[in-house]
Amino acid sequence: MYATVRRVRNTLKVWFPSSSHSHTPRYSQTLVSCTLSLSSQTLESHLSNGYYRSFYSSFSSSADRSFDFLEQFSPFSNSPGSSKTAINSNERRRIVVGLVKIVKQQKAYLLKGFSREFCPFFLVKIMKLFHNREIAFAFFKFSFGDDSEGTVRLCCVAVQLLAAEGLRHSAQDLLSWVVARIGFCRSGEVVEFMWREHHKYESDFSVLDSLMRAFLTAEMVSLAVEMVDKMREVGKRPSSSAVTILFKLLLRIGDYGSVWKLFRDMVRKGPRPSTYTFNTMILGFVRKGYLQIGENLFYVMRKFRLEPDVYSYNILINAYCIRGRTSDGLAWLHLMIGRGCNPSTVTFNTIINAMCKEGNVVEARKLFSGIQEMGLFPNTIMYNTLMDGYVKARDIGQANMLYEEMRNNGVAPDGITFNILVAGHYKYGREVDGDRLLRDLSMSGLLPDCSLADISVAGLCLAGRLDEAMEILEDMLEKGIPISVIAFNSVIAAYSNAGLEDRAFEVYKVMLTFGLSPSSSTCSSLLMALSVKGRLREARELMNVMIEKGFPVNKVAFTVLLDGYFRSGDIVAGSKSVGGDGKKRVVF
DNA sequence: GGTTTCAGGA
Repeated sequence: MYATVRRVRNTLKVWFPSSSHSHTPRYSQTLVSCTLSLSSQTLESHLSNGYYRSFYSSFSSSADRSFDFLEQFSPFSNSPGSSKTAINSNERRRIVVGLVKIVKQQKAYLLKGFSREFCPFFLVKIMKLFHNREIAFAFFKFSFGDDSEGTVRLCCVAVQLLAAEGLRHSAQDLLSWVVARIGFCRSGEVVEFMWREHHKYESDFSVLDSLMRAFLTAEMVSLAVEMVDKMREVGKRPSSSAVTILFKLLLRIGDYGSVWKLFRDMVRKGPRPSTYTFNTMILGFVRKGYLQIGENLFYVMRKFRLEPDVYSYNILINAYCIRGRTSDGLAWLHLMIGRGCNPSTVTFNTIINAMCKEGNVVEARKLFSGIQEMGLFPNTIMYNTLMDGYVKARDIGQANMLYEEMRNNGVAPDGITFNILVAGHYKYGREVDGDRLLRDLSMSGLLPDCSLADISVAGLCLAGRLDEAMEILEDMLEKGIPISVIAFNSVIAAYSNAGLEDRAFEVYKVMLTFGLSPSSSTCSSLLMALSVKGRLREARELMNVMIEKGFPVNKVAFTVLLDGYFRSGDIVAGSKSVGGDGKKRVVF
């Protein structure tokens, strides 16, 4: 029922369900005999097609058996942990490419040493050899085993070694990750260990700053505040940027007492609040609905001899616009121009978007036409915004003209442009125009391949032409062109809605095979279809898989499954699945 | 100086 992958002699073959009855596989890929002399280009192309398994199997069966270590990086032998810590297929690919380079540099002994035990010294050496912070970090995440006290300590040592080598960012990555992984309760261990050992490697400020940033990324706000206190204790000043992040978090959780205390301490003991600090605070208060406080802070800035910048104005203008006070937003726009602060495309688009939402397309168009006087040119987003405004106002003619204008001005349309227009044509216009547009765009070569896949697939689904959509999807897969989760979502949702849950399930499987994480909307639509057909066991299994892999599962998905249980009369199973996993809960 | 905004489609 699902896509099957089989290895036949030296070829990897893939059968898709629609063709399983035939003897001809849909895809086949000849396995390269992968030796170390393999050119990295061949390797890259092979890996980018997603045929990791063939790479690994040939790699380990090649003459040199000592590279079994790489096996461990196969996506098939390793189930991803929680979504926060898992690495994606692209990172995996880059790790492997990096490792092969290391082997070529005759540094394989490092890998061998490291594969036997988790050794901070080897880890740091290998991380350095990647010459890339991102990939080095991905490598660390992947090689990290258990979170026993011993391992955590070894990680702390690695953090200190990295810091001593001047790789502050990598050190920070590791520390933040370890703290997030072991959680709030055990973080004390790390603080204590790092503080006790730090003199050999780094300064008081540096170690406390790293810890503070680690707690900030892990959103352990109280511990971050403790680090600030500790810094004051030993006579150091927290860094301005770290304090800004702390403000952001404190405001988000609504701990205004701590916000003002922190602010007072800054004024008294430094560091002096900057424009960044103020903008963050204004945004924080405004998001919580305290518009007046935000505005007051805006005025206070000048007492600190700081001039509000385009960010400050944009934050306030947006605050007014999303509350339906577009005219106030406009007034602020005039104020900023009067004070010599140049509005940006963001400023204008915020207001144009607000006007479109109100249905005031005429005013939006006026503003849109006027921005050129300010030396600004509309970008893709701005065209899309206005175009969507026209479509929502059911004025397909204007939307089309805007599209022409966009192309004449050399602004590249993207997948969203296409979605807006096709959706518009099918809802309010003529179907033939939608078809024409689809052809037009797919022929033009105007768009990069990846977004082309997106729009074609999504567009065809919208038009209800599922088989054609699936054809394009398969074509893209075959050519190794990356496809976004959105395109998969469209197909899965379309099949599910059409009651073809088997086909939806197939596509879901294919999606997993290619290393994409389904989003909550993917699983909701699929779960919905399965539940409606009464296939509750499969639905429940699907959900378990999602939870286990750390993919987001939303409330809708739970509700749908519960509904299925209750309709089938299985109240017991239904009540068990409410909060049964201890994490998710559905509230009616 | 690693910190701040914001807008568009399923």
